[in-house]
Amino acid sequence: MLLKMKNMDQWSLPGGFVKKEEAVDQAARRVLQERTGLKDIYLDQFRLFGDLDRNDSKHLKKLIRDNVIAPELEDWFRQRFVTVGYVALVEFSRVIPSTDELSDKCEWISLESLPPLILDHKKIINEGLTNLQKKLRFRPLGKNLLPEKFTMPELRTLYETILGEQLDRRNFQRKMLSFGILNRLDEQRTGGAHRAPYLYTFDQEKYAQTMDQGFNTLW
Amino acid sequence: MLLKMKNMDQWSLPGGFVKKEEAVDQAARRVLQERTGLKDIYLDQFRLFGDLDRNDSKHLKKLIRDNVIAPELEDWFRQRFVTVGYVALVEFSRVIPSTDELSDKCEWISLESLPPLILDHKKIINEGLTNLQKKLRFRPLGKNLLPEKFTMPELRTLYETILGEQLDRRNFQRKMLSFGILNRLDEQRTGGAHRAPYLYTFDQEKYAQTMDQGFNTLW
DNA sequence: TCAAAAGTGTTTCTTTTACACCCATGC
DNA sequence: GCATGGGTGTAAAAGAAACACTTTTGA
Repeated sequence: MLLKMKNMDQWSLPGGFVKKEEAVDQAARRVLQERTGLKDIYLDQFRLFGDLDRNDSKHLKKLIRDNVIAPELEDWFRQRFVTVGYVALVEFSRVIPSTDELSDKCEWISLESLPPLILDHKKIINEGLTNLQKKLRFRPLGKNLLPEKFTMPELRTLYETILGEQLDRRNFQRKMLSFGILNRLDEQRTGGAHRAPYLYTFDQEKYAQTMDQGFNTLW
Repeated sequence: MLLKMKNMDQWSLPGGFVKKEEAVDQAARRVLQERTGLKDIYLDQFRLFGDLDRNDSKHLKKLIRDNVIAPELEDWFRQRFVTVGYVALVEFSRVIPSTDELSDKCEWISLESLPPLILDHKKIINEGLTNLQKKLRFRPLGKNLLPEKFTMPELRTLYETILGEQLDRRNFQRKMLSFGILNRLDEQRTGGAHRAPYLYTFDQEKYAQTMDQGFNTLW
């Protein structure tokens, strides 16, 4: 999800400020909920970005000139900022992006067609993605991103999207089942073209357990 | 490396503050150098700790009463703090820990016998260790922790220490060699009891390359 | 000369990868 | 009926784990 700043050709990641009396992880969760309306989402901190000059004073001037930001706030916005990067996984079709006072566009954008981004946001995206790909080797994935009942092809497509590569249908299934976090139902997903695939659910207890401990086997 | 705070029975991790005009990663590097005198050390950020109440006001009062901290600084020290955790790997025999104005002891302490620690420092240590163990699967390790020329048993002991488990001597050697980042020299380390092991050096170029890309094979 | 540690290679087991065949569904 | 995708199993390759024997060294 990216925002296009008013009067700028560059986009930015959605973010927010940490309040004085708010845990940082909690702030991330709050911002996520403000943006998406969703709770209980996979959300994972991956890095603090703390280089100097993480501030766009040219853009700030424009915003003040255009009355987007009040002039008396200029000094505050001129301060140095650090960013804590979090990855959240959201089923994008459930969330309709909405703009805020600083932005005139807010959209879901594919990683393959990223527009120009402000500051180091491109780097933040890259590190977040890499981090997620690596963590995929240690923890399960899919809750909140899939319907409660889902098919093996749906789960596989999710992994393929994040890993950015095709996975063998049969080997993927064998591996996923070996983790023991899936329950196969007696139902099938009918209505699609072609043969109806079985439906699965996550075994909630084992899923949570694995989430804590990480897969014993790697990807 | 732990510090024992004056007038307290609890120990703490060495740390410092980030200056206003200093990149966060750079601050970590500075603090490390101040503590150890060493440069070019493996240093890796693993997490920001940003919960509330990461401050010990009881201890602060004591410090002011004992004139360790000037009373006019009390308000400043009462602020909320966040901590960015970094792991550095240091050959401890090369560094003699020294105290500072807030501490009366500074020692290298084994992970197996950790004393009581302030605040969430125990959690920070645990997360740092886990993080390091996981990263070991993606990157090489040993530079700066071993002499320029080192033996396979020395390298293995290093891995065993960090992973907290015994590794098979022969399988370890085969795996390490397969990464192609080691050069075996014609010399051997003589003088020890028992058969003299061969000396190795890291292939600097391949080491750096692997550091960026991660091992293609996992641990 | 003996215990301890290092050098080297092989066998076994497990995991991963590649691949083949049959079944169901919509057009 | 046929193209497409799903269900299942098996053979081959690669990798990890277990293990045996020989060599070297200081005590």
